[in-house]
Amino acid sequence: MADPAPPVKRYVLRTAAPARSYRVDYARELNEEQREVVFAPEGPTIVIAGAGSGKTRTLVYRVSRLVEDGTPPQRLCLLTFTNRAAREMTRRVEALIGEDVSGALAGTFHSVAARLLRPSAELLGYRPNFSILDGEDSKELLESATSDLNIPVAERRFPKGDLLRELLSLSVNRGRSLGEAVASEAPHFLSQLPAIEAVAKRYGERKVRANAMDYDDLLSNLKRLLEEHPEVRQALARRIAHVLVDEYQDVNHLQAQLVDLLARDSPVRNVMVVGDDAQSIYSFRGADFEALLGFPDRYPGVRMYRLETNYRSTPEILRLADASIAFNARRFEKTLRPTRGAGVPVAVVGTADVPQQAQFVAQRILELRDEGLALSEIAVLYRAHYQSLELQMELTRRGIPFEIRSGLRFFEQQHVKDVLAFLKLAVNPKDETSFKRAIKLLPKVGERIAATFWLAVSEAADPVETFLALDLSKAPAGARAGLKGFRGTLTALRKASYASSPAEAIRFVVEDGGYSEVAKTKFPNSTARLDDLEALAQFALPYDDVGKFLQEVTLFGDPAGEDTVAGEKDDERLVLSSVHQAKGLEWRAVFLVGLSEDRFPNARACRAPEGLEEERRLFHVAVTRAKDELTLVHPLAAYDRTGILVMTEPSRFLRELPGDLYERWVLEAPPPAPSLSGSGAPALGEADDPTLSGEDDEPVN
DNA sequence: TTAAGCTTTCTTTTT
DNA sequence: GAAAGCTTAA
Repeated sequence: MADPAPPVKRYVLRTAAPARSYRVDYARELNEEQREVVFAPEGPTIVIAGAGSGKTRTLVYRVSRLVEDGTPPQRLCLLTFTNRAAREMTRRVEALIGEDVSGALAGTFHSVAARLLRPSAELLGYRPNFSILDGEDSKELLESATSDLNIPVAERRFPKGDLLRELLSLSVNRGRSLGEAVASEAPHFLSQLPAIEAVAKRYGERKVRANAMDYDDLLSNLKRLLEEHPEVRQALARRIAHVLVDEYQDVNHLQAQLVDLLARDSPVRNVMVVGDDAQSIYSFRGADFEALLGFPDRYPGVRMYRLETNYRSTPEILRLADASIAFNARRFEKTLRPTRGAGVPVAVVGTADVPQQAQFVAQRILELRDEGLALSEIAVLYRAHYQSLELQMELTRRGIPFEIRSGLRFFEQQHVKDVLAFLKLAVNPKDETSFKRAIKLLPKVGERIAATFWLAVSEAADPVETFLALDLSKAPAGARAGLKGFRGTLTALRKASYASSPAEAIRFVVEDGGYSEVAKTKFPNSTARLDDLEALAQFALPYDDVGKFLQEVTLFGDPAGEDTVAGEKDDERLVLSSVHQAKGLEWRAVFLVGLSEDRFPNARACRAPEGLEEERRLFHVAVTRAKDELTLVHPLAAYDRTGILVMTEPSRFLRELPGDLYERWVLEAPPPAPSLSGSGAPALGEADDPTLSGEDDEPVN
């Protein structure tokens, strides 16, 4: 009788997990919410990050942690919406762990796409030196495609280049047909859809012929490359261990598809997307936060995290921000939890009209400065650029230095584009748009002659070379001298010495190429513009390759923002900015001006489906930029487009707020005694006897 | 066909 | 403040 064998339990001895030691003290430098994201395990992950919750910080630490845990930087793909954001993040990671991460595939969707497309361009019918068309280039090419097809634009109204570009762009980015885009954005042109489609087709052909891609092509061609060439996609999948996407709420359908494609061949699908649905403000460019809301469905097993602790603003500001966004139906529920102590109330100020608004803001800014707040800690935000005009005048009058972050960007100005057209043509001789732009600068040469010349040379492998050899005797007499000079300039620019020095090439075009003469006749402020061009040359100085310089210029935007001419870091300047451009930034004191119904929310934007909700998100973005003080200003009268002074109602974003969320300021006229004392300005306060603009004061509520 | 001069218009615009 | 659109002149 044998004893029954005792049950066996297997027990595995494990080597003590070595306490992982990191160079960065993650536990100390992050809060609980952030730490969880930073240490989130492999697999698809979504992070909903409220305003001011340390979203960038969390991403930076996540990247650091991945690198510290052994992921080589070149195996990371970090997609952002601005190059500035990408640069900022890589810089901060490097500062944190003291390691070079420049090998990472980091940048905007467009710049990463351009980088990936160049080596494989031949697979798509392009040459690796393809040009990149900016919005204006596309517009011109579309207009020329329209006239190509002899569409009788005069008989029946036909969409202009700008609208065509917008429609095309929306259809590409939303993954919809052109017909759907026309139906939703410009239904009155629906009857001409066949012609519009023909123009689109022609435009597409012309781009390939010109060896040029517009912004949308960068994305859609990358999509094609990844879909049609699995070997390319798989090689990329092997290379990329983690994809991280910032501002995912502003991603469009096409961009979301690209992210999905990058993850497709990876078994673990290490995709982390970070965003805030309440800050989605780019639907007019095709952004759709459906990508964010629907992410969990596309990635089963996704982990979701939320960052709701706000480090930026006072509780007063956050309460107002939360109350406002709660009026939106379509959103993720979330509440911003303040960490800061009580501050001053949010101020709501009605001014008699727009000039008084400017006067009030300028005066308050001077007071804040006297209280010790640096001008660089103050910003004035507005819905539309033109709303800043009066303020600009008032600030200039009072000698308050400011910097404008809206309106035309440096590289989009005519004179800059004119000169760059020469360089583009030297790099890519098939670039039709640049050829026409450059040749039209000559006296007596307009659209007609430019088109004739291009037609004569465009079939050639090197149209510029053919153009240089063309017999000019048949050209109109008046244009002949100019054409000769033009050919001289082009010949010179094709020399290797200029190909390796964009700065010299720019100076050559301006000085020897005669552009300074052109500028003098073309622009009333030619001196300033020529100074700009010298600044452009300075900016180009570090580059030793014209092609590379051009790509960065078209894709990287504004040099005035940062790393331009060193030493002019003048931080004693107030910032004026559109709300869109203020996203991601913060100031101690923020003035939000022009809060009248129909201006903000913008009447036109409200006509779009969900337009009002997007406007409210824009309002949310604006108010959450403020750290300490928020002032909301609404003029009670403004000039309408016919130049008549009309009464304007306060914005519904103000009227819908409960009255206990802000303090109402009423402006008083200056005391009659005229004195020259420094503070000889109207007193401000909660006077219960408004003496200004008697007919105003509809209660905000 | 080009150019000059006037009027009109301006939502936002990471690429 | 700047660019686009329109009309008229050359």
